Amino acid sequence: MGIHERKEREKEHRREEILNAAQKTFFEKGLQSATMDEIAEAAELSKGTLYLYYSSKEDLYLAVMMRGFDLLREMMVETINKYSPTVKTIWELARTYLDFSKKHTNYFRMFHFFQNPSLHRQVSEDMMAQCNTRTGQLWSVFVEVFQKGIDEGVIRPDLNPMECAVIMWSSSDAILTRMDYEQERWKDQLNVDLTRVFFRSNALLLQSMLTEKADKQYTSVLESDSIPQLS
Amino acid sequence: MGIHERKEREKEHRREEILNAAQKTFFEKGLQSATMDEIAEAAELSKGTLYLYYSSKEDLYLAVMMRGFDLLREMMVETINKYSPTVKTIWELARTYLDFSKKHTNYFRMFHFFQNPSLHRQVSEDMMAQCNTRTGQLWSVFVEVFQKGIDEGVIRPDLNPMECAVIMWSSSDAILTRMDYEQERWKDQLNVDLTRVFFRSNALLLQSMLTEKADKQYTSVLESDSIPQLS
DNA sequence: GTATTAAATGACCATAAGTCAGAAACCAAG
DNA sequence: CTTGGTTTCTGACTTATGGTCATTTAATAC
Repeated sequence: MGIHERKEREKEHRREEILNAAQKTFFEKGLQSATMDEIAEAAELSKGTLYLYYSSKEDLYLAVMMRGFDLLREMMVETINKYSPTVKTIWELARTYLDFSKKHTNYFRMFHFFQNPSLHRQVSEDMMAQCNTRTGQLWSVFVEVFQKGIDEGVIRPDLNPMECAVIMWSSSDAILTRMDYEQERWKDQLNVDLTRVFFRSNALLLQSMLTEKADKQYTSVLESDSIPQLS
Repeated sequence: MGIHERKEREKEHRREEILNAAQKTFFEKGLQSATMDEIAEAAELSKGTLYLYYSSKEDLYLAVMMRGFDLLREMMVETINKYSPTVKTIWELARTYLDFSKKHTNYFRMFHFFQNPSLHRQVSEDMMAQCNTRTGQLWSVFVEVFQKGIDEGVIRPDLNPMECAVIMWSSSDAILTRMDYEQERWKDQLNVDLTRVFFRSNALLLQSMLTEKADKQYTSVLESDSIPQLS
């Protein structure tokens, strides 16, 4: 009597197919320009059916975006497993976010929709809760590294790991956003290389976060590792 | 023969009135929820007339937003005239942006619409150009202060003033945005005071930007000036 | 084979940005 | 004044699109 189970699987599969169609459409057109009719056509379903699986266009958008959260978290975990010591890990985590924003720009851009509640008019509470869970997981990964740094005595003990995470993340995110939309403008009109600025910003922040002991040890490494290569 | 001039004045006045009505409506409802019919009603004009003065709803939105740019620039200039030395000025400029985001939250939120091109579907080139002029003015004000700091030998000479400006501005903006939408959540759920994080972030960045000479001189001043008061 | 349940459909509705033919207001000249 | 022309304003209309729901189709159970 596996009929019920098979139906559940099929339902889940249908949900995925809709999500794939939505992703394709949103990636091509963006949230505003993509229409539910287009998504329905891409999914080879009628528009009404979409609403049996997702309660609004914005919910669908967030469902696609959550794939981005998962992907970024996986990349971050991989980075953490790959690098040591901790200061190097933090440095490489920032670079991972840079890589993510370059390789998965469409997901990266979606994140900013989530960040702005004035665009959430039709988002369901359920979807919102799921997104919050996902972002919580992402924060955890990042914060734990700072906690490790403090425990090891390389990050200043008077700093709060959560604060460190917010500071580095916010700074990185803002510069990457500018890079995404205005890289050429800044390069051509002002001769500012935003990629270089990104590393500079993280280097400045990290430098101030290190204990004196760690400062001696790592600052030169980080600077030689990245900044000059970009000049 | 001042008839032509009077008509010009009246036309400009009408433009202002429309802008006032739009501002009121956008502040109350936000870009998405505010409708052109509502704005028309607030302006005591028909919808068609609005389009004689502004070519789209989004153009109107940006026209309102530009008032915010001007206001922020005025506040920044005032801060520059009020404080010295230069390091203190930079510190107070960041605080000015904090004040602005608190007192003029509606304008502050509008800035993020401008930042995201995917929302600019109906923005006219002309309006876009005007906005770019305004942001250029804002950047100039900020960059010049860093240039002054370098000239005076308090900001590291190996840093580019434009880069410094982007770094501080991006970091501040990102944290203020988070504060705007999630202050309570971070306070209640994670016990993180984002206002404190804002000052911390700027202190860390500024500290790394200072020359050794200036570091000795100012770091303690800045920290004692602001951070502990927030604990 | 028939009844019951589940899934899918697409015509339809409501909303709202933007248009435009015509009305109203204004002005200059006779 | 009146007339004719010009400017300004209007609001019904068009178009686009997110979301709904009565109906149809398919699947399952008996």
